[in-house]
Amino acid sequence: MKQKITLKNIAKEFGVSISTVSKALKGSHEIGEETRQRIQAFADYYNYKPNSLALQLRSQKTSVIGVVIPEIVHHFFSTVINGIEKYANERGYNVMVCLSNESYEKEVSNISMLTNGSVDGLIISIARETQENQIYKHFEALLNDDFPLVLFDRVVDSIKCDKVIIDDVGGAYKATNHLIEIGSERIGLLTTQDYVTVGSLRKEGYIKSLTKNGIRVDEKLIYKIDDKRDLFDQIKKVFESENPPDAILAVNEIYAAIASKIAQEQGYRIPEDIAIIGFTDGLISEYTSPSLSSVVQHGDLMGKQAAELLINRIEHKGSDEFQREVISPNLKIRQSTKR
Amino acid sequence: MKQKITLKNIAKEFGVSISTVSKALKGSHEIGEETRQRIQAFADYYNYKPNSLALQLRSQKTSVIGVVIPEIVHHFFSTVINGIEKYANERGYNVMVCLSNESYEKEVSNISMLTNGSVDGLIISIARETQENQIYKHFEALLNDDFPLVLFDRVVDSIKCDKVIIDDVGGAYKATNHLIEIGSERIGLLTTQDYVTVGSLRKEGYIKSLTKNGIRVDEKLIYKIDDKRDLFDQIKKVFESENPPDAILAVNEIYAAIASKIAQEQGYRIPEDIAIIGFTDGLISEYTSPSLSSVVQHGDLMGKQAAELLINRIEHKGSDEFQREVISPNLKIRQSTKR
DNA sequence: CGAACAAGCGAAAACGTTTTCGTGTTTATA
DNA sequence: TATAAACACGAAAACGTTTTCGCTTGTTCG
Repeated sequence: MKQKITLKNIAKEFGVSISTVSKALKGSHEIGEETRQRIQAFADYYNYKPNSLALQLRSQKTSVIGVVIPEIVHHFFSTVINGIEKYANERGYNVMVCLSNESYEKEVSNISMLTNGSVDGLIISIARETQENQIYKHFEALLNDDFPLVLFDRVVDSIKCDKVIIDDVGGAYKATNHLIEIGSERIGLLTTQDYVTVGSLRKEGYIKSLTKNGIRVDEKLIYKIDDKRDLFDQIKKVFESENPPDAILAVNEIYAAIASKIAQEQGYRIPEDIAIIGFTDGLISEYTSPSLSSVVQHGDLMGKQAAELLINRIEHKGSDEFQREVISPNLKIRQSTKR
Repeated sequence: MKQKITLKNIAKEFGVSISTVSKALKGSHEIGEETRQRIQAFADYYNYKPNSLALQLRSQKTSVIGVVIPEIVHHFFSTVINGIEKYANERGYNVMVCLSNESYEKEVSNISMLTNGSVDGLIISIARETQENQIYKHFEALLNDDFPLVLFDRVVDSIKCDKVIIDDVGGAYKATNHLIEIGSERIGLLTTQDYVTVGSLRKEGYIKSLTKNGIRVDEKLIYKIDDKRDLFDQIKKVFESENPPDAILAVNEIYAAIASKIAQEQGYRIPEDIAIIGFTDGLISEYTSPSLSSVVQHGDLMGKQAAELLINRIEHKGSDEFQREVISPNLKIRQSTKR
């Protein structure tokens, strides 16, 4: 790297002081017109840009927000990042992304890294391992310092900070209602292990809908998938039972897509024999055959709102009390439930 | 935000100088054991972390690498970021992500932002608009300053820097060969407009394979899709011709998935009547029905190698000459071409 | 002619570190 | 006892800015 041009360099070049150069470049009236123009021209020519580290150090502000998410190769999370980045940029912020890879330890070290002065605030979705072990002291530490923090999607009640979540219960409720409306009577649920909060919330919405519609909840129709084992094997069992469901609600689009594949391979017609709807409206749902209905989570919006809450807190613009924004998912009806 | 704890604070607390505190915390032998321990204990208790901005300013090093990509909600790019992040972390670097949204202007402003001292180097995949207009002066400027730069995937020859690309020609060649091997005779190509380099390179591989296998290149079988118009409408035309292809090579997985959908809707059997293979081995290819064969681009590896080249250049560890690493794609054969 | 005032610029502090080079005190050695 | 060495610590520069305050000039006005 070549030597960067600094105020000091320019000052030496013109035989003036650093402060003169600084003021000249900021168009201060303290500096004579002629001097100003000469300095300006020189700076332009050499493409002077103020060193942002120096500015940040002086102003005690980085205009960077840190984002810690479990993984990035995941449609939902990438839409959230997209939303964060777009909005943050509008407000003059940059985004630094770190991945926890669902690991508690990496989450802790990422947070520790980012809070050493490199970012003004943090947007986080909690790692699976952290939720499993329920150790949240790294978050408590942040809050003790009044460090600006926004949690999204995977949140926990005991951490008192701004949050933005989707109404998982409502989403599953709507989806289940929809399945019932199109005439389904035995609705299977493909969900996760219990400790995954979104999984259990969606199960809650599923049960709520069944109950309201006077349908008995059949535990045999609730399949708890273990992400660490083979998904196909586990989901295949749904179709091997003596009395298989005539509709399926899956808590993510992968489960839904796999169910759709297996169903077709086994000769089921979709949606006639079995209707399928999933969470996460990603590319798979849109482009697979048949296209899959899904609960759209508005990741972009979520990211935008998280960024907005965070930046307002950083700049002390919003309310002092912690906000909890809930995004209502809506249904995108496609071929897999059109009957 | 609460007042952060600094060396100055600690120094005042103990009535010693700042340098003493700094040395004590770094375990310097210059400092008496007793003093050292007292300072250390105090720092631990208050969870002292050196302000990274100050460190960066002093060392003239940020240990951050900037990444500018056209979009993030895209399987290939997110795998690349994943690869970058993983490797960069191992070498003690953090990652700052900016999106150009395929816009020339945003690309320029992102680069300008990042090179004001906030990052040690840049990894970039060029925006579509930039490639369309062929304006590369913002890159020339970087190179004039010897700023560490690595281009990946969407690169241009005239920019002299480290690059990592996939062998698009070879990938298309392999894929076409495969289609021929399974008995296809009229192979259609779903490609992009000509200015998209990867599109034209893949077309080149397609033609090369046909020629080598003694098959005449039929321009009517080459469909140039315009991303700004409706994809379904355009791809539908493939099946409306009087003599439709019996196999399709698509330059990305979206085109492939759409082709698969339309084919099925029109009663074609896959792969018996029409075989389909696409580029980009994303979730769609894996989970759609039937699953789609594809050219896997190893985005993770690409990201890793880009990060490696960049960090080596930053740390002056690699060769001084610019490298051009080529990643060989391989085929993932799935249901859509198994016949 | 002296005072007031404006114009044009410089010195220095501050942001939080690290590191080199002192400096003063104690201890060991001749 | 004088001297050298070891020990324990402080002062200050440096990284690149911004900003407050003060200092020269020259001009204007009474």
